[in-house]
Amino acid sequence: MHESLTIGQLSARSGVAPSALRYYERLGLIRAERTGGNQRRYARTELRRVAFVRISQQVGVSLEEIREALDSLPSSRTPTPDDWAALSRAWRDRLDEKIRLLGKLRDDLDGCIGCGCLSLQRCTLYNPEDSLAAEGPGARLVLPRPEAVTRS
Amino acid sequence: MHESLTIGQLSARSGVAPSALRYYERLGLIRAERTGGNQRRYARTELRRVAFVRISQQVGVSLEEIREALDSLPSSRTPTPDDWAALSRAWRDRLDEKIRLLGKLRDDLDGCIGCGCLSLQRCTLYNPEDSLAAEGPGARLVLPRPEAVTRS
DNA sequence: CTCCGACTTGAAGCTCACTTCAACTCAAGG
DNA sequence: CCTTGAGTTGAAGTGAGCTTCAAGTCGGAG
Repeated sequence: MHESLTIGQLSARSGVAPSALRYYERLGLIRAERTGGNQRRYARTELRRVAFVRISQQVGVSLEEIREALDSLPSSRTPTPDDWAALSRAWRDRLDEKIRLLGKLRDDLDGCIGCGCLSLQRCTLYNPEDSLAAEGPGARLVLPRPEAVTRS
Repeated sequence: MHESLTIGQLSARSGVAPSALRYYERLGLIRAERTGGNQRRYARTELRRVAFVRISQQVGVSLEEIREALDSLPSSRTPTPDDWAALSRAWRDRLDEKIRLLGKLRDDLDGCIGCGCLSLQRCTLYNPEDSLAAEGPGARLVLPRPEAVTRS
């Protein structure tokens, strides 16, 4: 029981549904051995991979990108703490950038709450860097594509 | 040309595709008058509604929730700056919370980078508030559902 | 050996936020 | 009047990230 984990056990330990774990396997995010009867058995190190996937999702990284990151782990040996730390550091930069952008949005929003504007004329939320001077009166939204929804 | 806007003009001004604007209309996020020939004509105030939608999406609010928020605007009169400010304030709290959570994730990640763990045993990323003591050795992930992907 | 819950598969379904398509009409300049 | 670009519709498609389903198999307790 402490050699390898069934999918149910990995699910319980990771908090990720079995269906999601199978999905992750199809995408190449995790791997499993098989028993004689074709059932999945997970090495305990897979727990760490699942953990990395979930954290990465919180950072806002797609499963495809997570796969690429995981692919950069050494496949010959069991990844060391340093290997994991290297991956985490890359995400940290993205996290910083994300926090920075949200902070800017908040500050801008505060400004708009103060003036009650949302005006599209002067508001920094719509006119970031004053980048759209020409083309007649009235600004254009040049916001980046919106962030997808947070499933709470 | 400055009484009302065609869908193309609203699109150019807002940076939102015409197809998306029609979609928003179906969802009840924005409204349009019609010409004799059945074409949409938008009051200039709709520009502000579109702006609110896009900002709200950045805050991580679903279109359904945005619709509910917009429904709370007075329909009898044109919303005042104060009306808009009230809506924005509600989102501000969500934004604060979101920033706080990402900040915590970053700090936790820093800790894990330091120790190279992602260990599932002691790591605060997996064991928030030390909330899962029982049920044998090994923690369970009790992270909230992951955030969806940011479309860059 | 029996039983039953946990496991297997591929295919289909789901939600969100749109986009694309086909077939058509409208509006404005020349 | 003709042409052309912009607008109209409903239906279907997209992609991410899963879940659900049906029909069947495995494996460990009794």
